[in-house]
Amino acid sequence: MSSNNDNQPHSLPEEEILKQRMDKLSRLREEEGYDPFIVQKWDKQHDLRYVMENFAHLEEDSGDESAEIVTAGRVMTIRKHGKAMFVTLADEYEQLQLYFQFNAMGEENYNFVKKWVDTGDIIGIKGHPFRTRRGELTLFVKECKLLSKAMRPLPEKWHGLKDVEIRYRQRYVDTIANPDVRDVFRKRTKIIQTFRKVLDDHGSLEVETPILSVLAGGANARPFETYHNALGLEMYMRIATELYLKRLIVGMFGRVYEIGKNFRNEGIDLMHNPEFTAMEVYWAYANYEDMMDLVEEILVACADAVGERKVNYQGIELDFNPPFRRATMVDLVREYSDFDFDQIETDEEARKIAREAGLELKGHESRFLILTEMFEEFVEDKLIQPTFVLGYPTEISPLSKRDPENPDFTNRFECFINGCEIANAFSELNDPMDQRERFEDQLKKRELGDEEAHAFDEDFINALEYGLPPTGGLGMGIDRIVMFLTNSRSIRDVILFPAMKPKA
RNA sequence: GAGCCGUUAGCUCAGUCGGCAGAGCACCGGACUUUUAAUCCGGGUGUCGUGGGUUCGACCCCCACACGGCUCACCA
Repeated sequence: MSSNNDNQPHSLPEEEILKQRMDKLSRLREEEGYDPFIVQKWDKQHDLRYVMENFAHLEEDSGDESAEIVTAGRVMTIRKHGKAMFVTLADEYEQLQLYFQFNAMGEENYNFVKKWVDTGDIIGIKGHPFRTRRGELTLFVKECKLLSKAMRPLPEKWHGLKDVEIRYRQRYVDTIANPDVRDVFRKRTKIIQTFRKVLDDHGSLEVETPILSVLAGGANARPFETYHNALGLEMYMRIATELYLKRLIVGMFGRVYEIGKNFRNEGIDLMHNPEFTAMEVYWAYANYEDMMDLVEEILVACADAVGERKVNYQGIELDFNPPFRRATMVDLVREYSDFDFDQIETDEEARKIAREAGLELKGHESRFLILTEMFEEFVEDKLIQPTFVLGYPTEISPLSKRDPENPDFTNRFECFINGCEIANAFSELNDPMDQRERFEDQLKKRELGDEEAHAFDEDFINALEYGLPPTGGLGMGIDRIVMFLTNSRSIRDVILFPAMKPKA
């Protein structure tokens, strides 16, 4: 109480609960000579899914005493009835009711469970399945061993755990309380496995390239900075795997891919986490059109792997059935804004139109940059169904091969779903002289204050000078694809431990 | 980085005009041999996010800060 003025530190209620459970543990050790934290192993022979699936046929008020089930899990709820008890046991995939009976399991074991087992505890069980009068498949327990003890209480059994702050910070509590969350992450794994399977089946070699390097290239983004003590070196966390993977194509690997984390020092919102998982793949002798086919193949395979090709995403139906729509940026801008960039010849003209359209300009924008901004302003968020956007200006595509028909544009596409970019691909620029000019152009942008302009990578040009075959390359954001295929509103719902500020 | 909203028991949430801080579940003690949000009897476990201010008196009003959420900005 606040009137308590002694110098003893006030014991918080949470500490009370811990102390209470600690006292109980001490009494367990003293009175029973049993320490649940010393148990090494339990020969779990059946999971609860096995029991659910194999004894579904049992009729009410009957059991299969010949079936010896040895299982284990976490105690979720306990209903005590004196000389009988019902417990809801949960394991990774299922929940199953347990029935403890004084007569059946013997006084000693029964009283031990009744006295010492709490919700949250981990127990090992031997018994046989039966179905209760009320129709619930249940395990009739012959033997129960306390395998580990919970010192903290479980979240409330009816409302579960909703507080997103606790859910993200203490994901282990979230996945105890909300089994559906476990399922989202199983699907995430399934999707990544599907990526690997499709890419492997196409003869691509999975490789690993550096996360730490002295130069973070391959994308427009601000990197995280770090420091190597022994080398006395400023280093960066990678923002893309692109330049290393293309070096490998130069080095005569025909098809390579990497799935891993990229790190970008930017804001956090529903679609962005500072570290995110990307897949990049490069195929020698292929072009960006092959990459479009590959995107379709991967997405369809992922959709099939975790459900249907038509998925409900936050009330919108997304249809992953190929072929996806293909349209150029110029066409889409014309479609959604009535501005026709095929008819615009000069930068001045483009700026005039942009101002009429309500865009804020600095005054030096090229017509290509304005096209891009008009696309972002008027088109992007309207591309709900999977759509390939082609015809990206060369100016904003410093690593893409030019379109031979129109060198101001590149053989590049991005794929959008629900207004959100999930893939970026192009025929890779392999002309080292052109690449040098593109990097120099980026350097100018950087000098003009664009902190996200590409870094100049001399060694990458050196690699190109050895000869890069015509190559198709593709990058895909895996977190976002997982979001769409698991109906998750926030990227944090598909990342086990999303970035959070320290609480205290 | 900006704006808006939120923060009350382990969990889910009420709360008042500024006048002793509430419920359900969980938890603790007891009863109960087919319950399932078990039931019955008894127990409230709290620095009302943190720090200031106003006031006789603050969970409530004011200011600052922290963390979270949403909307922007930046981006994939």
